[in-house]
Amino acid sequence: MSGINKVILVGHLGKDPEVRHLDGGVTVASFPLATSESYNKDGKRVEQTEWHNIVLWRGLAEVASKYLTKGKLVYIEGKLRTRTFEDREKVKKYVTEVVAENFTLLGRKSDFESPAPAAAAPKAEHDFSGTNDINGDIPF
Amino acid sequence: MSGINKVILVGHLGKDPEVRHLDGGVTVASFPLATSESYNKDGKRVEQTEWHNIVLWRGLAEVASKYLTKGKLVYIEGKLRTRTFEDREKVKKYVTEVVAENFTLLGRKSDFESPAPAAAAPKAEHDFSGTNDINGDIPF
Amino acid sequence: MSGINKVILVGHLGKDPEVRHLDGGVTVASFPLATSESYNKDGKRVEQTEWHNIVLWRGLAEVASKYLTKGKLVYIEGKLRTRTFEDREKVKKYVTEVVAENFTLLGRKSDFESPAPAAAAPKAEHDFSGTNDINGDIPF
Amino acid sequence: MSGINKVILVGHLGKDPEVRHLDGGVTVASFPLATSESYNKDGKRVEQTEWHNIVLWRGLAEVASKYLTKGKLVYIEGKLRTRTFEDREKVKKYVTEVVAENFTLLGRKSDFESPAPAAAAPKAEHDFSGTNDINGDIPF
DNA sequence: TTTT
DNA sequence: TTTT
Repeated sequence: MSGINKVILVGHLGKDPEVRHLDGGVTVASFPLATSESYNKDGKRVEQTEWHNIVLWRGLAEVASKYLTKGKLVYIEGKLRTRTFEDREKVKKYVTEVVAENFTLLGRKSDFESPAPAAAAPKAEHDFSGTNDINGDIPF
Repeated sequence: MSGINKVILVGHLGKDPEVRHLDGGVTVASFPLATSESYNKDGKRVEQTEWHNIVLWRGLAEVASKYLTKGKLVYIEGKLRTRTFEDREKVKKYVTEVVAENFTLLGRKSDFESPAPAAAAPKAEHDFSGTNDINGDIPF
Repeated sequence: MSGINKVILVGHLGKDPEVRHLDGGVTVASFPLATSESYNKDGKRVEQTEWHNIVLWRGLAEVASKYLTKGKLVYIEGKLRTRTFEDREKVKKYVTEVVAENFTLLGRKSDFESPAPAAAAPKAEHDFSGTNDINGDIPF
Repeated sequence: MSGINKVILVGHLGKDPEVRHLDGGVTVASFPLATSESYNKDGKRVEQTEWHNIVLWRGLAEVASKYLTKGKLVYIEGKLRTRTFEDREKVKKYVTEVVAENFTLLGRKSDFESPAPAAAAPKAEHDFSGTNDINGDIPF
C-alpha cells in the first residue's frame, strides 16, 4: 500500500548547485540547503542550523541550475531517500537526501531581477558579489 | 532568520518502539517507519519502500510507547536532524533521523481497540452501531 | 513572486465522488471529506469533525471516481481556492474548496482488494512467520 | 478516529493584523494573506492570487500583532475551519478560515531589524519602499 | 487587500 | 556551506 514521504523546507542554499550530466543525457543537480531555527536557551538566543542534501533530477535540475544560486532563499518540496554507497576505503555508508519534486524561489522582487539602474538605486558595489540577481525570463 | 524544516510521513512501523530512559529522566523512543510507493515500470507494478529512523522525546515518546506497535499505520510530522557519531571502529558516521513533533494513528477503529471476541461482536453487527462510519449530517 | 498554497488532509469520504463531464470533455469529481480531531475537554473525550469540499480535475477525477468510495480513508494534497457563485436568489456566495493535486488511499490491503478465498491465501501461516521485520512480502 | 487537517502557506499580508480582545481576556488576531501563483497561458505570464483568512488565537495572536505587518512575507501552518454565521439580513453564511498554529517570518535580515539611526540613514532614503521594517527585539 |  |  502506498504511504506518504514528504519533506517541506525553506532555507538558503549553502553553495551554487552542482550539475552533472549522466550517461543517457539525464541531468542531476545537487546543493546543500541550510534551515535555521533559533530559540532561547538560558536567556540567550541560540541558532541551530540543519544542513540538507538536496538532489534534483532532469528538468527540475535544469531549472534549478539556472535560477538557484548560493545564498538564495528557496521553498523545496520533495521526499526522503537514503542511499548506500562505498567510500574510497570500500566502507559501506549511508546518506539521506531530499529528492526535490518542486521548488519556489522566495524573497523580494530585487532577488528576482537584474539590479536597477545605478543612478536610481546605487547598488552596483553590492551587486558585484554576483550572488544576487537573475537575468532573463524567470518562469515563476 | 528562521527557516522551515518539516517532514510528513504516513507509513507502517517496522518494529515496536524501543524506549530508553536517559540520565535525568528523559524518555526517548525510536522505531523504523516504512513508507511505500508503488509505480509502474515497464508495465509492471513495482513497490519501493523507504525506511525512516523516527525519534521521539519526552511525553511524545511515552505516548508512542503506549499506542504504537509494529505494523500500525501512523501519520508522523517532524523535522530532519542529521547527527554524527563514532562507530565501534571510531569511524565518524552520519545518520539522518526524523525527530517527531506530533503523530496520529491512522486506520480503522478496530485498530485502536482490543479486538472483541469474534463470537461476542461479529463485525457486521459491530459496524451497525454507527460509531465507525461517516453517516449523518454532512453539510454539503 | 510565487507563494505556497498547500493543504494536506487525511480523512474519510463522506459520500461517493460525484463526477461531472463538462463541455469540452473535461472531467470534474467532488466529494466531502471529514477530518476528525479528538481532544479532552473537562475530562471528556470530544470529537470534532471538519468537513472539506474536495474537487479533482481531469485525470485525477477519473482515478478518484474509480478508487474512492464513501467511507474510505484517503490522504489528499492540494491547494485552497475560494470561488464566488450566485445562489438561486442571485445572492453572491463564497465557497472554499480544496483542489486536489494528488491523493493516496490509506488503510489496509484488504481495503484495496477483493478478499482472496481463504484457501488461496492462508494468512495465518504467513503471519506466523513474520515475527520481527518487514522483508520480502510486506503484508500491507 | 483522528485525521489530519493541515495547511501550509507562504504569502504576503494584505493588511496589518486586526486584533480583538474577547470577554475573558482571550486575544484573537486576523488578517488576509495572499498566495500568488504564476504560470504561462497562451504564451503569457499570468498571475493568480488566492486570498486566505488567517486567524490566530491567544499567545500567537499577540506575537503576530507585534511582528506581522502589511506586506510581510510569512510562512503559516495551521488548519482549516469552516464556520457559519448570520449576516445582517439573518442569512446563514459560511466562511473558511485558516486557524494558524505556527508562523515564521521569511525574508531578509533587513526585514527583521529596526532601521539604522535616522541621522545615518533616514528611513525614506534607506528603505525606499518604506513598508518593510519592525522595531524592537524580534525573537526569531 | 499582498507580493513579484 | 547559507541566512538572520
